[in-house]
Amino acid sequence: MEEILKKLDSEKRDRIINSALDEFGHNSYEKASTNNIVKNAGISKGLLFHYFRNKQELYNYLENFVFQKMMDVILEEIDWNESDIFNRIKQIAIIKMEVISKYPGIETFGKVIYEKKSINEIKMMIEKMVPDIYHQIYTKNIDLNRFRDDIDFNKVIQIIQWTFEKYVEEQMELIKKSGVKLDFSKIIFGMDLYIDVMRKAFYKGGEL
Amino acid sequence: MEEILKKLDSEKRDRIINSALDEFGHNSYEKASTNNIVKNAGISKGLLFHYFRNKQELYNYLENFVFQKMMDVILEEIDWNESDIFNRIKQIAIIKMEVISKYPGIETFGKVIYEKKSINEIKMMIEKMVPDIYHQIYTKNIDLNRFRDDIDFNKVIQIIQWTFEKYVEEQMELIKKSGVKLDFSKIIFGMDLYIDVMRKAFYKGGEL
DNA sequence: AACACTTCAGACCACATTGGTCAATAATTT
DNA sequence: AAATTATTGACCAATGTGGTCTGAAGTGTT
Repeated sequence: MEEILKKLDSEKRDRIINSALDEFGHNSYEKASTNNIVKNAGISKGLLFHYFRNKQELYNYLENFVFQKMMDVILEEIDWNESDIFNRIKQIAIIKMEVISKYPGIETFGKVIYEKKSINEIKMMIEKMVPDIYHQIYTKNIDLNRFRDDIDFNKVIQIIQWTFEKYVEEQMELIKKSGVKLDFSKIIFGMDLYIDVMRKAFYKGGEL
Repeated sequence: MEEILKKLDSEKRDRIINSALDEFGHNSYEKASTNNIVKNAGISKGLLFHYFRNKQELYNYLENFVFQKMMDVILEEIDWNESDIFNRIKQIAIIKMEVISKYPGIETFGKVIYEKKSINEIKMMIEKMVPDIYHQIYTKNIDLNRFRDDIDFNKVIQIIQWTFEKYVEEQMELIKKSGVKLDFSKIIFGMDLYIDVMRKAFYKGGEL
């Protein structure tokens, strides 16, 4: 499977992946239709089953794809020298948005996986690919002293993380609905406004 | 439709609603199966189509149900005398959790609706039921002076809102997966820890 | 232009599932 | 015991299912 897939024209492969992500993201495995997948991908039935032995194999491939892709891109683009945690998390948020804009179905499908698998299963899958990634993201070269020390550090991190996630979710939803082309600089500008607020609130000396 | 539905035994009606919410929440309209719905609701095919003329009518009913139910319960249980915004939002979060625990499919189905409808459509549906509700939730009898005035109020509200939403999402997910019975007091305790952090960060004088 | 080889199409299949109906039964009320 | 209401599930034509297979179209080499 693997070898033959590599040879597939990448533009066409992405069309298949996107179509399949979308179908599996919006239907349970049994109800997801390979007919729909080929129709939306603009390919023939025969081609799909030429590259994937059967429906299950396609699904397995996608499941692996969403993690692998995210991890690859993050590791490739992240700047480990960044010492400010807001910029670190911001970087990751932007990287994720880039991936989502290339593979729009990846979010919905990701949630479907997340619903089915246990939290540990997912953590293990990711940790297997990149050991210790979670810890590193929040700590490697990060200057933790900037945080006020009268409030629970872990909770703060969580709030920051959630804020970024929700903000990105909202922006992507907006784009998907309005059909307006994604404008990164605009989104990043909005992100910075939230960062300002959080810096003032969570960093030492932010209180004037 | 309406009249005949009222007479339906409420326990059985909830079984149908929950089963249907689940099926429509996990499959596109076309793929959602009435056969599955009756099977999981533990009723016969005939009965479903006795109470709902057809699939579309059942779907429309659900769509209305999710908004109506949430609004009814919130308006019924909310304490408008509360002046602290954290407690206000906390109240709503708890109320939502109660509804979700009674109708577990309501969240997933809600997201499906949210994906399909425009933001304005949704706001209008809710505002039609309870005019000005959004504004009231965040302002009615709320003492806004407690907030630091060096940071953008609207952004802070948004962060608080998002934090509660994510926290609840996470907790409900945890319960759904682990199968452990929902323990409100425990969850509320956890919520209070986040409130502590946010109070210190966003209120005046919180910085010591 | 002839060959070999890979990429792709889509008609085809046996079978499962679809939304919805309806006559018969069970439960409840009068 | 009669009348009314609530509920069942076998049944239907129609559509959709995952997957196969034959052969056409494309590509590169000689």
